[in-house]
Amino acid sequence: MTLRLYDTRARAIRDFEPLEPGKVTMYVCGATVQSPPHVGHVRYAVNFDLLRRWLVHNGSEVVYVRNVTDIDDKVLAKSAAEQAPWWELTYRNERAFSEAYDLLGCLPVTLEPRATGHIPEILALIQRLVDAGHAYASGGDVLFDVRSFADYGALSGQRVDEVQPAGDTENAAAKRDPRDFALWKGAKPGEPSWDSPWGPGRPGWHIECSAMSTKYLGAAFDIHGGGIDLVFPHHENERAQSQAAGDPFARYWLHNAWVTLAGEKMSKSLGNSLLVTEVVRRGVRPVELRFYLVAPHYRSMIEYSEEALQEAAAGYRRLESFVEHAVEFVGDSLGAAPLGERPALPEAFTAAMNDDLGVPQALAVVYAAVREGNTALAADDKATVQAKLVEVRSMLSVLGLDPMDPRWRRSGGEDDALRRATDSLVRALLVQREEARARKDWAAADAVREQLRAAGVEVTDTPHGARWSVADGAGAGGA
RNA sequence: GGUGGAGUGGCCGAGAGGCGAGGCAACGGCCUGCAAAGCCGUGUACACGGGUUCAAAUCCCGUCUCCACCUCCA
Repeated sequence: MTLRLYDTRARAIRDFEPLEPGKVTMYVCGATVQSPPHVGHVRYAVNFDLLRRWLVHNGSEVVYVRNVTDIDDKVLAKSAAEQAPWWELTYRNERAFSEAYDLLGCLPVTLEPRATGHIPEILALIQRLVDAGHAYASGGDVLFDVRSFADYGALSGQRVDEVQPAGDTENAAAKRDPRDFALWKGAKPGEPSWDSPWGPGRPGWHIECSAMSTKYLGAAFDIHGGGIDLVFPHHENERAQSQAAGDPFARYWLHNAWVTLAGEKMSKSLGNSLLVTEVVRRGVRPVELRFYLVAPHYRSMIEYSEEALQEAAAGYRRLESFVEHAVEFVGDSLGAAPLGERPALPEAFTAAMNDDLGVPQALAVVYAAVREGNTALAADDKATVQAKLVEVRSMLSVLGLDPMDPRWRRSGGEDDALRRATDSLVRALLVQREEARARKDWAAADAVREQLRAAGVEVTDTPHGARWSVADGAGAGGA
C-alpha cells in the first residue's frame, strides 16, 4: 500500500511517488521571523514533522529544507519600532522558533536557509527571468510579468483577471499589469540593501523560496509545503517564477489548515497569551500540546480553546499511563531502537497513515490497542501486555508521541539521584501504609496517602502493590 | 465579485451510499477497605427543505449559517 497525499495543485489525493525511489525532497515555507511563535505558527512544523517521520518510517531518506524569511517589510517596520537592528530582531526570533520546534519534538530539518544568505542565487534567478522575457525592471524594482506566464493561477485556481492588484510595491504605475509582483524591491533611504544589476535593493517575498528550494533540492523536487494561506499569492508566485525560468519545480503541493481562535485566525497581533512559551508556562506539557496539534487531520481547521486543549491532554495521559504501567509490569522492551527498526505497525494504523496522514483513524487504532493492553494488564497476561506495549509505543513513536521517549518522560531521567532519594523516602512511607492496611487501620493508611498528596505525590494501589507518581501539574510550571 | 472549505451526539473529532471511528465528559455496573486507574455497558448525532435510491450523514437541487484566501500571514 502506497502513501497517498492531497495535492493542492491537483485538488485531489494522489499516489505519492518521489522522483527518486527511496529519497524524498521536501521544501516547507517556514517562518517570517518577526515575532516569537504562537500556537498557530507551530502547527505547520508539527504537521510536516509528522509527514517526515512517516516517510522515514517507510524507509525513505528525507531531505527536508525549511526556509527562514529574515528580510521583509514587516521585519523592517518592527525593527524600526523596536529601535533594534533588523538582524538582531530576526535572529532573536529565529532562535525562539527553533526552541519552540524543539520543545514540541520536531526533529531537526536538514537545512534552514535564510533569504539574506542567498542574494546571489536570487539575483541569478531574476536574471534568468529577465532574459526569458518574464520579468522587467521598472522604477528601481524588478517585476514579474504575470501575463507572460500562461499557467498563472493554476495552483490556487484563480483566473488572472479576477485577481486583485498586487500591493507589494509603491510604484504601481510602473507595472505592465496591476497583478505583476516584485522580484526585487529598490531600496528606499535607510533600508538595508544589496547591490544588483538593477540597483540597490532587497528580494521580494516570493523569490527567495524559488531560489533556495531549487538550489538545495534541484530544479524538480517532490514536496512543497506550508500553511493554507500561502497558496495564494506566495506559492502561486513561486511556481510562476520557477516554471517561467524553466524549472519543473515542486511535484506535490501540501498545505495545512490554520489554528483559529473563536473563528478568527490567530494573527500576530493577538498578544502573548498563545505564545508557545506561555501555553507551556500555564502547565500544558509540550507533549500534550504536540498531541493537540497532531490529533486532528492536518487539513482540518483547529479552533483553539483551553477546554479542547485540556481534553486532548487527558486523552494523551490515558495513552501514557497505559505505557507507564505496562513498562513497570514487563520492562522497557522496545529500548531505544531507532525509527525504522521498530516492529511492524498494525495494518489498520498503516492504512490510516497512508491515506493522506489520517491521524484521527490511526489514533483510534492506538486506543484500541491500549484498551486490549489494559485488559491484559488487569489479567496479569504478561505476553499480551508485552505485545500491546510494543504496538502502542511503535505507533506513538512514529507520531513523535512515545511516552517513554526521554524527551517526554514524566518521571525518571532528568535527575536520577534526586528521584532515587525521593523514591526511597516515599517507599518508606508506603511500607507504613501497607502495614496499616494490613491491620485494617484505614485512618492511618489514608493519613499517609494524604501526607504524600500534600507533598505532591499521588499514590495508587495496583494488584502488584502501591505505585506513586508526582501529581499532574506539580513541577510542570516554572520555566 | 473571484477561489476554496465547513456545519456530525454535552464537548472534541473522523467518516463519505447500507454495517453507531475514536477521544473527553456524564450516568450505571464490575473491580476496590476507600480512592484513582482499568474494564463492561448506556447516546440512535450528522444545519434546514425537497429529491434520487430497496437504502442518504454520505449523491442531486434549493435554502440558511460560518470560515479561509484574493499580495502581512503558518
